[in-house]
Amino acid sequence: MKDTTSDTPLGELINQVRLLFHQAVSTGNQLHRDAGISMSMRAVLEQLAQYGATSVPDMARRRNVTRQHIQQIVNDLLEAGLVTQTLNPAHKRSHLIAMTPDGERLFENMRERERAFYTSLATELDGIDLTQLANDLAAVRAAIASRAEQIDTVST
Amino acid sequence: MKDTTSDTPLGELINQVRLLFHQAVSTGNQLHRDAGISMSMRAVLEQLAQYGATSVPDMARRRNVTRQHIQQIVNDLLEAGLVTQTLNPAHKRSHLIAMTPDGERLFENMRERERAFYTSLATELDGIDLTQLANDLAAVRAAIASRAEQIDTVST
DNA sequence: CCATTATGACAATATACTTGTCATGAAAGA
DNA sequence: TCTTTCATGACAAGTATATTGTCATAATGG
Repeated sequence: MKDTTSDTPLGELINQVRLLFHQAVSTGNQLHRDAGISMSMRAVLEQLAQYGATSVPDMARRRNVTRQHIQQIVNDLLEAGLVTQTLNPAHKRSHLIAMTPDGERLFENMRERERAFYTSLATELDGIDLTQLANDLAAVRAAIASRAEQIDTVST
Repeated sequence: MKDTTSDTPLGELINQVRLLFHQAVSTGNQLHRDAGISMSMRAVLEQLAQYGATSVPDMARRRNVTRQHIQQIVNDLLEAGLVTQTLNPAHKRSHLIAMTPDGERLFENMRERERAFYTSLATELDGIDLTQLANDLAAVRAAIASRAEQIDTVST
C-alpha cells in the first residue's frame, strides 16, 4: 500500500503531513462531536487552560494565525458560554478571554476522552518517539519558513 | 520559543503537524503562485506524472479523498488546458485524465523550482531523516485511523 | 500633542475538503 | 437474459480552517 504521490523525501514528508493533518482533524471532530466543539475551538480552550486568561491578539500571535481568525472562534465560544470577557489591567479596550466553569468542565471531559483514545493507541505507537517526531517536524517547519521569507517571484 | 499548546506527546505531534501543514501549503502556493496552481492541483498533476493517465475515481481512491473533490480539481485543470480526457479502454463512461504538453511543461517547471528550494534547505535539514519521519507519520496516521473507525458516540 | 500602532467589529474570500442527489451506464449474480 | 446492485459524472451545497481587507476608535510612543 503506497500512500505517496511524491518522489522526493521532502515532498513525501509533506504528503504524509497533509494526510495526518486531515486524519487528526477528522478524528478529533469525531471524538468531540457530541460536545459541539471543533478542533479550532479546542485549540483556543487549550491555550486558555495552559496560559490562563489571554487577549485575542495575544492568542493569535502565539499560534501564528490572524487575530481575526481567533476572534471568530472566541465569538463562538462566548456564544456557547464556554469563555467570558474579563477586564484587562494592561489594556482598557482589549479584554482578556477566560474560561467559564462550564468551559473548564467541558474541556476536562474532552481531555479525558482524548486520554482514553491515546491510551488505546499505545500498542500501535510502540517504537515511535512521538516527541522526537514533533521536534523534527518543528525543525523542518522552521527551515521552510526561513527560506519561504526569501521567495519573491524568484520563478524559473 | 515554545510553539506547543499541548501537554501530551501525541497532542504535541498533531500540533506540529498542523503548523507544518499550513506552512507547506502557504509556501507551496507562494512558490507557484505565478503559475496559478494550487497545491491540490499540483497533487493531481503529480499523480498523473507518476502513474500516467488515470480516471478521476481512481485518483480519489489513491489519495483517499472523495471522487467529487478530485473531479472539481480536474475540472479546473481541464479548463486551464493542463489535462485532457482520453478514452478509457476499460470503461466506456469513465474517461482517463492525461496531462497535455502544456501541463507537462508547467509541472516540470514547478518541479524545478521545488528542487531548487529543497536544495537550499539542505543545511537546515541536515541530521533529519525525512524518509524515516514520513514513515513514522504514516504509522501514526494508520494507528489513529484504525481506532477512529471504532468511535461511535463513545462519549464520557 | 500628534503620528503611529493595536484592537474590535464586520465582511468577503481562499483552500481543501465533505455530503447529498440524481440519472445513467456498467458489472455481477440468479 | 434479466435485474439488482454498484460506479461514474454532473451538479449543488455545506464545513473547517484560515486569510485579506476595511473602518472606527482607543492606546502607545516619540
